Amino acid sequence: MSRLRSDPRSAAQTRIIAAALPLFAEHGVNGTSLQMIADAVGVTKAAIYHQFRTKDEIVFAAVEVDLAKLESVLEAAEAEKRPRARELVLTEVINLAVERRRMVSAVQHDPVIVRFLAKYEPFRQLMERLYAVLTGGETGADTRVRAAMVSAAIGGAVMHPLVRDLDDEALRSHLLKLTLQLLDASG
Amino acid sequence: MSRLRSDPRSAAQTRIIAAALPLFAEHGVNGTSLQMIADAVGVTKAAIYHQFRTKDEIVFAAVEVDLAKLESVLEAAEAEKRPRARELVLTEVINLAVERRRMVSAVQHDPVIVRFLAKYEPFRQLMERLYAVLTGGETGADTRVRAAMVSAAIGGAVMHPLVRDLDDEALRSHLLKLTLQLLDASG
DNA sequence: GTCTATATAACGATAGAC
DNA sequence: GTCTATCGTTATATAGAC
Repeated sequence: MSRLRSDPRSAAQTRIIAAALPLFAEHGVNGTSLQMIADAVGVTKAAIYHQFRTKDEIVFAAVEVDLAKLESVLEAAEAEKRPRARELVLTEVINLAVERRRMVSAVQHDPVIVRFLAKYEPFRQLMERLYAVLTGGETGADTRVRAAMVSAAIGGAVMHPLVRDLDDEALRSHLLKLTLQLLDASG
Repeated sequence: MSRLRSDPRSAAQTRIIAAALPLFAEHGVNGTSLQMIADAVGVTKAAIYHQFRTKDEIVFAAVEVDLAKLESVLEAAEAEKRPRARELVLTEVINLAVERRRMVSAVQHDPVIVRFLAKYEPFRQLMERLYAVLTGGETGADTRVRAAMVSAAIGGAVMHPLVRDLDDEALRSHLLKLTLQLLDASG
């Protein structure tokens, strides 16, 4: 099984990634120039290029940080028995999504990032594993639509205007209850 | 109440919009150059600028086409009684989303379009009306999370990899059943 | 309505000094 | 590790002929 990078980035690289992700979320990857990232970090473009050879590498590194967390969650869940695994993944994925409310949408929907997710094999495998846990291995149309809805609803709901005033704890508990209900209720 | 444009665009403008929207959906607005739009239409950039003064005007016109359909749906629904209104909106919004599978995601998530939705008053009002019908006027946290999930789930599920092989009719019926269930089930 | 040609600005990326 | 300066390319947008 292919795994994501586990050795940590340098402090300089980590600062760049931390500055870039919120910009990607607000303006999109294509709407975020290296000048904007450099300004946010407080250095010049050349200093950024000393840490990353291309803009794509910054995008890749930023996505990798969040997907590494997802990988940890999946590993923990896959060690559990069937019904418990799904509940564990749901709980932790919701925690992740709520905690990073502003960022999830970019990772899930930005065209540049979507391309990365589709082309780079370790990312693809990670998504496959997530879907496998969500569907519980079932392949029927009903089950797949439920899983697709849950997957979209979590990422989309956390930054929805309708829930902007909810604190993290309230959002977390409502989301968990409703996603479980959506997955389990008999149709 | 502010309304969207009702007079039709010229044939030339309509062709440009039809060519632009799929490009916006695949590459994002910022990832779609006027050269790409011109190539898709089969003319030069200058010909495009003869129809629209700026790129923003093309984006605006493209979004307006889809939101005008949403407005029609909302008008029909608002003329109905309470419980029926929500079911009607859900049915028609799902039809719209499934029918334009590839396009919805851009309209819902592209940063440039999101800015338009937030800044231009008639668009904002339209979204408010949609949310009002989905929540049925209730303002509790549970109701708002449900509505946010439904709103995100419909747009996100229609182009989810898990349901790529489902035909429109199957996707439609599953989505309708499950969204109604998500909104109505007692928690 | 469409073309060729071009102005102007910003982009990603590199060279070389400190 | 950060800077100034710059290269080559592409972006939005315009001018003016047909």
